Amino acid sequence: MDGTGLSPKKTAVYEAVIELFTEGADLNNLTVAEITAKAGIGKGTAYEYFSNKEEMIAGALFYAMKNVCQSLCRRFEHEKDLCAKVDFILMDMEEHFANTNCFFRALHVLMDHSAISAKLREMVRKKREDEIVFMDLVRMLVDKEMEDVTGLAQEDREYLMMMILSKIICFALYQFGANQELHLESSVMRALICRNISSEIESFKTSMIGA
Amino acid sequence: MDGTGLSPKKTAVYEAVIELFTEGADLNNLTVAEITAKAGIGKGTAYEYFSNKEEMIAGALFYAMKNVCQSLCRRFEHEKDLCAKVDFILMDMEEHFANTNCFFRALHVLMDHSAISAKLREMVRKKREDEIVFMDLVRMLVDKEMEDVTGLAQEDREYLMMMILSKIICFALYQFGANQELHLESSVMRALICRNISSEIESFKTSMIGA
Amino acid sequence: MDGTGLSPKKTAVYEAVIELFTEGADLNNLTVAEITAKAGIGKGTAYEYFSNKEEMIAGALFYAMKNVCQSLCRRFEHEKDLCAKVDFILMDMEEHFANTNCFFRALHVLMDHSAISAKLREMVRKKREDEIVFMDLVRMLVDKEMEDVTGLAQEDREYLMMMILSKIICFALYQFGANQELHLESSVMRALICRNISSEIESFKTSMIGA
Amino acid sequence: MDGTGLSPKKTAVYEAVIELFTEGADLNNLTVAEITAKAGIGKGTAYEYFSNKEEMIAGALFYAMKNVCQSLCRRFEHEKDLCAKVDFILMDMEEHFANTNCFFRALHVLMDHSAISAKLREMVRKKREDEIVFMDLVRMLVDKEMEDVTGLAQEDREYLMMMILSKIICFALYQFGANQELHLESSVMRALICRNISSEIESFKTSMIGA
DNA sequence: TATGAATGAGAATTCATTCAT
DNA sequence: AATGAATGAATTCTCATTCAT
Repeated sequence: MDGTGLSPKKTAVYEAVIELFTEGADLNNLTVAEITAKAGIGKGTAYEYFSNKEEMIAGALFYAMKNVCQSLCRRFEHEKDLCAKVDFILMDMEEHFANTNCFFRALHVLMDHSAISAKLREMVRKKREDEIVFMDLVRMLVDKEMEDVTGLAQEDREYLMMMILSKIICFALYQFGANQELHLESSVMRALICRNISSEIESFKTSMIGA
Repeated sequence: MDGTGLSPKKTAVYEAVIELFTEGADLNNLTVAEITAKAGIGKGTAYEYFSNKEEMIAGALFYAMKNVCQSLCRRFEHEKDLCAKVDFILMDMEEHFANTNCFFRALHVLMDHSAISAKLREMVRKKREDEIVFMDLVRMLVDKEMEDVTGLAQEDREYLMMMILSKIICFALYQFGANQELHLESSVMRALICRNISSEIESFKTSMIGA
Repeated sequence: MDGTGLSPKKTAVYEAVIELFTEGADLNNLTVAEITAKAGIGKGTAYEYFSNKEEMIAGALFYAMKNVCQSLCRRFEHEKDLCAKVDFILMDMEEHFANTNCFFRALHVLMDHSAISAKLREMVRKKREDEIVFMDLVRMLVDKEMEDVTGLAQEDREYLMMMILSKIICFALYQFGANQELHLESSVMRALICRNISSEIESFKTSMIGA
Repeated sequence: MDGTGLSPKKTAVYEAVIELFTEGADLNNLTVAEITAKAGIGKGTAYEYFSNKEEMIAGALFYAMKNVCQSLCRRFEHEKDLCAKVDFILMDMEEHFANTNCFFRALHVLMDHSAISAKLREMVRKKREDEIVFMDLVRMLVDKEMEDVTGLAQEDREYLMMMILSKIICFALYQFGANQELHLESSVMRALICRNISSEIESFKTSMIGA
């Protein structure tokens, strides 16, 4: 999955960026010098593969998000239902801070007004069909869960996606400790979220049958 | 509420920053020159009131967030229940893009690793009791809704706060068009979110009685 | 001697500058804000009495040098000979670090290429007859010592002045610890310098008689 | 002696600084822009070789002082005695105003309270054994002259160093015309100084035999 | 292809001086 | 007369990008 045709230099740059921001660097203040030093290549070399700094960083975010999502996608396939799958995602986020980080940074950057942001949005827009980003993951979750429900409106599908997305953001927010005022334990939080999704889905299905 | 003893120059800087990012500027690439030009004061003057650029920007975010929250807080008081209040908040966000912007930017910055972020977090930590920031607003919503529920654990309270927060973020995400893949109409989205919150609160209350 | 017609504001500025550089401030990096704050007056006020910063600092140096020299001049009058007088000066420098400081700083600045330097040199050039600066002190020492030597050429007089001056600079250098490589004790140093001056004067007188 | 492993850019900066202050610039008001313009390199380039302005200027002073001292040291070796050597130094100072300038500026800066001063002092403290600065030159003069005098106390050695240093300062003072009141001719001055040092040494040696 | 030395545009910050009160 | 808020020119330093090797 690394050998997707990426030149080793490009991968080195991507991994350097990811390492740097996993170490806590601020994406908006990353320098090309830092990146290439970490990547172990010359500054000029980076410019052979990227046309500017934004491309390096946005590319790295895209690369990371893709990798995390693809890996998750493969690994949660055997989980029995949506609830278990979400729990799997949350546990993964809990175990691999770097993953939360990547996922979250990407989301974060997606709504910046920075040059990096514009680039990343463009990359998501132009991505190949088989490149899975976060929203694809969530869509797959919903589609799988609802595969035998007939007559699911596009509207409903999107509502469910949003619902799940909001839960995951909720957990990420919690993990980031951005709100240090909260005292919930991680496992409790996870349980609450999963229980909640279940009941939501249940009530949704019931309401559909009723309709 | 603007006359909180703020010097006019300070306010001018704050408002310049807010205007700039409402216009779509990237907070991390704002220059002091831009800010003071917009504020109509000399570059040096800004440094009479702030000790560095970060203080100007973080201060502006804090000021805006405080203002938006205080105003919201006062205005949704008469709304009958939590659901109506959230709807009120979402409508406000819909009508005043600047509000979404401010609120969202602040949240966004809160989880950066930038210098501005650190400063803003510090400001939130050190704020006066009567300065309402976003989490206070959400806490008030929950406390009001749950005031006649006895035996609400701190844990549960926090969970509910997180739940509501995540929905609002969802709406903001949607507004920002970060998920251009979604086609829901704004009013539908709002309705869905409110319905969802209601049902969660309901099921929460039920589960408490059962317990 | 302070009531030489100096306005109290002017004196306040002078004394503030002297205090500041006695505390170790770098003359070339003194700011008007610092000076007026120390002087206890408004920044604008300083500009009522001085036309620019250089005038304040050069003025302060001139004022200090004049005061130290006048005081020394009065006090060493009763010392029996040149040697005793020089010893008196050196002891004064040893006891009052501020004096060494002032005297030295002034000399130091005299050979700068800074704006302050130009101003101070101008002040020395234009000074009133009764204002004693360092070279006057030294000249008086030489003239007194040589008063009963007939036929002392201007040339010789100047040589002697230079000779004495260089010894005093040597002592100041030593005091400043600029030559931390030297381990002589202060009193020893003083004695050596005086002995040295005596012998020079002696040999000078002898050579004159011989001539 | 320029090929001491110094990169050409570094040397260019050093030489630019020296040229600038030989032309009369004030060391404390030299700007990086001026220096790099004179050196014929880009502003940014200077920062590839120095970490700040102080390092450039202090480095230049140290470089100049070292070069002047090393060259003098080599050239006066064949002079027969201390007196001739000092005369050689003085003549060199007379002929090459730049040399006097460098030497004097360095001494001058050594007793500043500026950042440059601190840096230069540090450089002198940390210098390699084979880097000769001014005090080393003077020490060598004394040691050579006194090599066959047994029982020379450290105290005496230092006294002699001070004595010689004071004469040289005397000549520099004279040269700088800081005291434009002096009318002595240069050659006369030099003669006086040398004669004086001779007699001083003579009387010193005599006193030692007597002791 | 890979490099990193060189660059200069651009940003933050300081501070002498002015001037309205 | 005294003030200090306001200013912007000037300065240091950074860093994306280029290009000769």
